[in-house]
Amino acid sequence: MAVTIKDIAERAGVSFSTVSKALRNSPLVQEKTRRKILAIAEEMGYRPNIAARRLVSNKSWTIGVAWHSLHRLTLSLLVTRLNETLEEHQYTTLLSVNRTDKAIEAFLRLQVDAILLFGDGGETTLELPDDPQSPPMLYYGVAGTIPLPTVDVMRGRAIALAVRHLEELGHSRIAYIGGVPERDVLQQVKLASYQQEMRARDWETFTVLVAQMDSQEGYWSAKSLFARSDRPTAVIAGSYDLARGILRAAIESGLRIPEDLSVVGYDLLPFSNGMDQPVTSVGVPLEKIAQTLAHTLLQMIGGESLPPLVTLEPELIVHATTARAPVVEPQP
Amino acid sequence: MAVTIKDIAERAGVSFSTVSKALRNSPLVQEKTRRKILAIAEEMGYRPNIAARRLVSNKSWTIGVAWHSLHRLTLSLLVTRLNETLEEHQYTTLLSVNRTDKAIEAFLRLQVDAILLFGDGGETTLELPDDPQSPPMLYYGVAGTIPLPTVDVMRGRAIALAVRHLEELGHSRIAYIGGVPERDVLQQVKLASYQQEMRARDWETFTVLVAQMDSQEGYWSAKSLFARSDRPTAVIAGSYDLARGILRAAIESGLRIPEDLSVVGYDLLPFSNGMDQPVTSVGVPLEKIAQTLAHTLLQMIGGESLPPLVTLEPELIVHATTARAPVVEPQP
DNA sequence: TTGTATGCGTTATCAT
DNA sequence: ATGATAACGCATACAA
Repeated sequence: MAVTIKDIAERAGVSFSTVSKALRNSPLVQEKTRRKILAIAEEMGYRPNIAARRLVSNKSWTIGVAWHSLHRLTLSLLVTRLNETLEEHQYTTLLSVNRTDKAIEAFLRLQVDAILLFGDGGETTLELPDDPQSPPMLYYGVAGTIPLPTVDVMRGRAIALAVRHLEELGHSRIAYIGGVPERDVLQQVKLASYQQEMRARDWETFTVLVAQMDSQEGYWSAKSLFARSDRPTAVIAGSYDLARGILRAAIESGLRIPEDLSVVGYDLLPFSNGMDQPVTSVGVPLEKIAQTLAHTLLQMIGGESLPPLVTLEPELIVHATTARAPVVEPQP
Repeated sequence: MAVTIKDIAERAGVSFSTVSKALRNSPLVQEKTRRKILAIAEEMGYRPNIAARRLVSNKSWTIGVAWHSLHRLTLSLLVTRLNETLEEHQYTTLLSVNRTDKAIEAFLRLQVDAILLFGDGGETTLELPDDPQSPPMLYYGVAGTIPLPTVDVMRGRAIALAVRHLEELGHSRIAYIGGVPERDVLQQVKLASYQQEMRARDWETFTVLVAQMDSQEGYWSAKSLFARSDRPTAVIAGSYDLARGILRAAIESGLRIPEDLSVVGYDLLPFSNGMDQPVTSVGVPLEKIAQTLAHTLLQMIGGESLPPLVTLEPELIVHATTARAPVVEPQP
């Protein structure tokens, strides 16, 4: 059997309730006693039983993250940061890779203090438990998709930012390489924004949609794009990974970046992560997203009323992958 | 407050202990009563309180997976399958992305029924809690790295298989592109095997080490390799992702696969996953690994004695990326 | 077949 | 400042 506060109490010659107080740093216990108890607890390898603690306090200090779509770099970085932040607040983050509905079910049984749902395209058909006693849930995705408090990083505005940046540099032949919009609201939003911004300026659209948003796909789709005679002068990528692939394709095709081609990526990852060339990018800084998610979750747990929607304004970070549009030689 | 068995008991006009039995499908309760209780429980949205259940039964039906290195495709597929299998046995899989030691700590507090440790290079310096009452732990990595029951997929033998396969096809100029061996036992083993097999045959080694084992790196390293005048006729890749990049680099370089270059990958993923060209590969099928891990964990939970080491024999699956070595034109 | 009583490890509310 | 006691929700041995 595991070491309990009773075991410690016996060894320390005090009652178990004193031990409980000492362990929780209650002021109602003498400093001397406290130190002694702590020492014994340490020595015996005491580990608080979360089950018992939760049972009485109705709190588990645990937050569940439903994350069906593993293997996306950006999300894994986000999860890592989120975890770190919550850890600072004594919370443990648990992930479930089950289908979202099953993940929710599991977390409900575990009585986690809050649940975070990552949008991954499948959430449109999600049936939420209308359980009044369920812990607070937060959705990281597109506002209006499911009836839950939502953190939305305004993917559409980010793309608009990218277009405007390129416009200021004199580009008008701007392509977009991104994920297929079917079944995935997140991609839908980005694509729609691109199309709208281009149409508003009466510019031709160059759209390439990929099934998987990894660098591999970015590479191939960019290749095909560059092979066209009416090659665009700039490309907007729907994800960090896609941008990586596009960059490589450009170099392969003998295109100089940014002289011949400007590239704007999506997602603002911390620099330290990039062993590649830093890319001009739009989006909300990963750090900021993680902080917002963490704090919103903590607020919800604290029972504070909060707006049903938190929007984060995307930013533009300029690096050496964008420059003035190349001058077009007059066609004879 | 959440619905408890007492609430159900009241509504059903029975005692709460009868409810408990009914819910657990005990034969000690009349079919009629049982059905009635189940109906009421369903109607009231009853959800068993795991905390309480665990407290009394000392079982949480939960398995913790310590997985610090997210963002590796193969591992995320493995986790997904593992989760599915454990689910069939009523277990919930929880992931922690904390540093391995902190993850263990969290799982211990949660009183999970078992812990699975994924080797990710950092485990060599890991300090295990010498806690006699800790739940069983399993390590998926290289035998002998840490003093824990281990599932080892014999990465070295897999590489040896690859070399032998290529040898039979007449290759001798065989390159290896894989991860750096420092700080990562898994990569160490593969590299060492390659070097040993080559030396045993008195063949020259071509080794390219990459920091990240993704397709991006595979691409670049292969490019540099193919640019050499003494280009090898075959390449062994240390991971699935690397192989993808290598394939692309080959195509880019105008090399025909498999006529000009044979490629062998590592990791046996289910076909459905590959939207790319299927690659001749070595390794233990992902499905088999997942099954083994799941069953070993269940055995450990069941208290069954088990060998401290389970080894899985790698296989060779031949696809159209390997063929007889090209005939070398005699140099004048 | 059903109900009663007890205990799991912890926190919190009382006494002392 | 410390200790005794109840309560959290559930499972189970035992009584009815």
